[in-house]
Amino acid sequence: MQLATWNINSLTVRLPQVLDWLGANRVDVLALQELKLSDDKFPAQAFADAGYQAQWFGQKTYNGVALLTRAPATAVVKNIPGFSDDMARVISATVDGIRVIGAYFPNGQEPGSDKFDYKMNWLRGLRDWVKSELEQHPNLVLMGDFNITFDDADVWDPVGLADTIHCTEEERYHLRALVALGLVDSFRLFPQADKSYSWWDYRDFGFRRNRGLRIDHILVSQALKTHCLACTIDKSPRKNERPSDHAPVVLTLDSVRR
DNA sequence: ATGCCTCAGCTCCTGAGA
Repeated sequence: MQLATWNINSLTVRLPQVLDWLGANRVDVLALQELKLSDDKFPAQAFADAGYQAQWFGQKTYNGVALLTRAPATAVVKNIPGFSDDMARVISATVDGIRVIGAYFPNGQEPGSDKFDYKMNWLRGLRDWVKSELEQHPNLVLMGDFNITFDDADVWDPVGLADTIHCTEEERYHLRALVALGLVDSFRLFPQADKSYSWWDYRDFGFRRNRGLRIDHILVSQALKTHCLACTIDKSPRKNERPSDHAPVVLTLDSVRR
């Protein structure tokens, strides 16, 4: 079984690339972030033709998330229950006996800004909810664009970017607190190349120079940890003419007993 | 240097992303 997450920075622009990628990578679940379209514009039929059912939570211009699945997705929940939010950032469902949460974490802009405060509040709301979700669903995956690096190994220039957005101690504290609920960063369960990143700035040839950050993550519950076989970042979509600034992250699991 | 790309939108500039 394979699960993947990909911030595609506009589904309108990237739909052909997503369909190509799904054709080559028949993952069981793909979580998408930054659809940047309203619900009525979601291309459900195109995914159905490709063999994928879709659950989506769109928003005009910004945000928007979806779960594409080969098997039916049940008990679909949008955003964080108990946390009031006017942005479409989270969609969760049960697929093949696994509770899957796909999330687009707030960017936060600048430490100290209103948007940074919103990010911190959102992280607290997420953690309170994920704690109760874990109690109900031992088999749980939380994946998406976290907009937070774990540590300096996730940062191309840890000195120059120290204490800047995605790299602040306050953000990393929240990420560790999330993990402390009983989750594990599946990427680091396996040997990885140095300077492995999931996002590169469009500007200044960021990808060509590998000036990137690892901010897209797949966290798995303790019950799933022993089922993990591999976790990789797939840079192949970067070969497209107009790639997303994020690359998909893919987790391979062996069969999970329900 | 409050920018370098990219995308959306009441579109020919601005806000946001990260």
